Amino acid sequence: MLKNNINKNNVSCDECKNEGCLIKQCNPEWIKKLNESKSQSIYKQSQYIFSEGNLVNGIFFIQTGKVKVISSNYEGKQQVVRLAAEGHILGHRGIGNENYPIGAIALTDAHICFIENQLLFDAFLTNPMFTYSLMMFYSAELRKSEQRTKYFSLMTVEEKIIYALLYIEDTFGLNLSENVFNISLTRQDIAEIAGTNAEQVSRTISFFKAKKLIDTVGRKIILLDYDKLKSFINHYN
Amino acid sequence: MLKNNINKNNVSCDECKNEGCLIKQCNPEWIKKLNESKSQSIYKQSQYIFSEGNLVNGIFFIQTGKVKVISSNYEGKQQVVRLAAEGHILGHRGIGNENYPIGAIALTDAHICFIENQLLFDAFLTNPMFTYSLMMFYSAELRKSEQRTKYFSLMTVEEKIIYALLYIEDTFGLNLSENVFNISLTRQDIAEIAGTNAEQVSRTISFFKAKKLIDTVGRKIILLDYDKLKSFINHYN
DNA sequence: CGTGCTTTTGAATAGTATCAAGGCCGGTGG
DNA sequence: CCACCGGCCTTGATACTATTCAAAAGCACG
Repeated sequence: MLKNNINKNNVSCDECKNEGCLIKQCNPEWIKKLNESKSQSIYKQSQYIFSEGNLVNGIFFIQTGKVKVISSNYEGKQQVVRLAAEGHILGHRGIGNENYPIGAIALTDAHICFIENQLLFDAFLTNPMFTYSLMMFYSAELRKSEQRTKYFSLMTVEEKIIYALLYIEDTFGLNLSENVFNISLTRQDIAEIAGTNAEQVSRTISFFKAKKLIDTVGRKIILLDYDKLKSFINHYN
Repeated sequence: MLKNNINKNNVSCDECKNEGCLIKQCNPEWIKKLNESKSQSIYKQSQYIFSEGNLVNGIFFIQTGKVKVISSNYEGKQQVVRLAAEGHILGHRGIGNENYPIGAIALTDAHICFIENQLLFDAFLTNPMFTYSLMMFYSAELRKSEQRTKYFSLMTVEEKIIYALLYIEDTFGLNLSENVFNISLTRQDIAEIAGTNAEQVSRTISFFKAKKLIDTVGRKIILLDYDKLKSFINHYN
C-alpha cells in the first residue's frame, strides 16, 4: 500500500479547516503530538482505504471526502453498513481476535489522517474531552445502526430505498441551490445502502419520479419534496 | 414508575459481584460518589425498564439479569436490536432532539443501576479509564450492530435464525452441563431477534432437529453441534 | 459513431409471510 | 385426579413480495 507520509499535500492540524475533527478536542500539546505522528493520505474516488480482512490497528479521521464502509458476503455481494463524511472516523479499534471483516472505500477523493492505537491510548488517558467525544460519536453511530437493524427487518423494499436516499442526504447533504445530491451514486451503490438490488432501486425511483417527489437528470438525483418522501417512512420512528 | 431507592435489596458497589461493571473502572473516590447517587431497581421478567418514547437521561448498568433492547413499528411489530446481559449498559446518552424510540424489556428478573447524565459527565472528565471502557463498549456494540446490518441484508431466513440462536448463546451462554440455553424464549422472541416470524423459526428448528444439530425438550433448546451450526453462516465473516 | 456500462422495464421464478387448522402442554378448577 | 381451557408450537397451503433473468434503450467516452 502506498504511504504518502512525505506528501506536500499534507495538512497540519493547525491549518486543518475541518472544525468537526475530533482530534481538535485534545489539548494543544497533544494536538501537536498527534499532528507529528499522524500519517496522511489522499485517496482517489473508488479507492480502498482499507479492505476486508486487513487488520486495522488505529483510527482513520476523515479530513475531507465521503466514504462508504462496506462488508461483503462470500459471493462478493456488498452491503454498505455505514456512510461517513468529514469529521467522521473509520476503523474500529481492534479488540481481541474477533473476526470482523469490514472495508472502506472512498466515494469521492478523500483526505484522511491515520493514528496508531498505542499513541491513541495515551491520548485517551490524558484528554478527557477527546475520549468523551469519541465515545459520543460511537454512541450516536450505534443508535443509527440499531435503527438500521429495525428498518432492515421491518421495511418493504420501497421503504428501504426511501430510507437510503434520506440517509445519503443526511450524511452527505445537498447542493443547496438546486437540491441535487452532493454525490454521484449508481443505482447499484444505492441498492447496497438500501439492502436490495439495482433493479428495485430503478423501479422505485421511476415510481417517485412519476409522483414528482424526486427527479433525475443524467445521474443527478434531485429532491423535489423531502417532507413528503420522509412521510412514507415517518411512522417507523 | 416504581422507585426502589430505599430498597433493602440494594447492593452497594463495594459488595457488587459483577466484575464486568464499567463503574469499577472509576477511581475509588468516584466509585463511592457514583454509588451514593445511583438508583437501583429490580425488574421482574417481562417488565419494561424504559419504554419507547420515553427520554432516557442517563445510563442503566445491568448488575444481574438479561435484557432485550427493542424497537417497534407503527403496527407494534417488534424488532430486537440488541441483547444485553450483566456488565452491559442500556440507554444511550440523549443527544440533541433526535427522535430515537427504543425500549428495554427484562428477559429474566434483573437488577439494574441507573446514573444520571450530569453526574456521568463529571465522571467521564475525571476518570479516563471509565470513559475509555465505555467508548470500547460502544465501539464493540457498533461492530456487532454493523455486522447485523449486513446479516439482515444478505442472509436467508434460515441463516438469520441460526445467527439469532448463536447470538443468544453468545450473549447469554449455555447451562454448561447440558448445553441448554440459559434462557427460555418463545418462538416469537427468537423471531424478533432474527427478524422474521414465529412460523419460520419453528420450521427451521424442526429442520435442524431432524439433522440432529439441536434438540428441544419442552421449551428448552439444546445445542448439540455448535460448530456445525456455525458452519452454515461462517462464510459471512 | 461504435463499444461497453448503466438504467429501465417486463416476465418468470424463488423465497418468505400470511393464513389456517390441528396438536401439544401446562395450568386451573371441578 | 381428571377434564377443560388457553396459549404456544407445528405443519401445510396459499398469496404476495422481491429477486433473478433477460432484453432493449440510454448514455458516456474514446
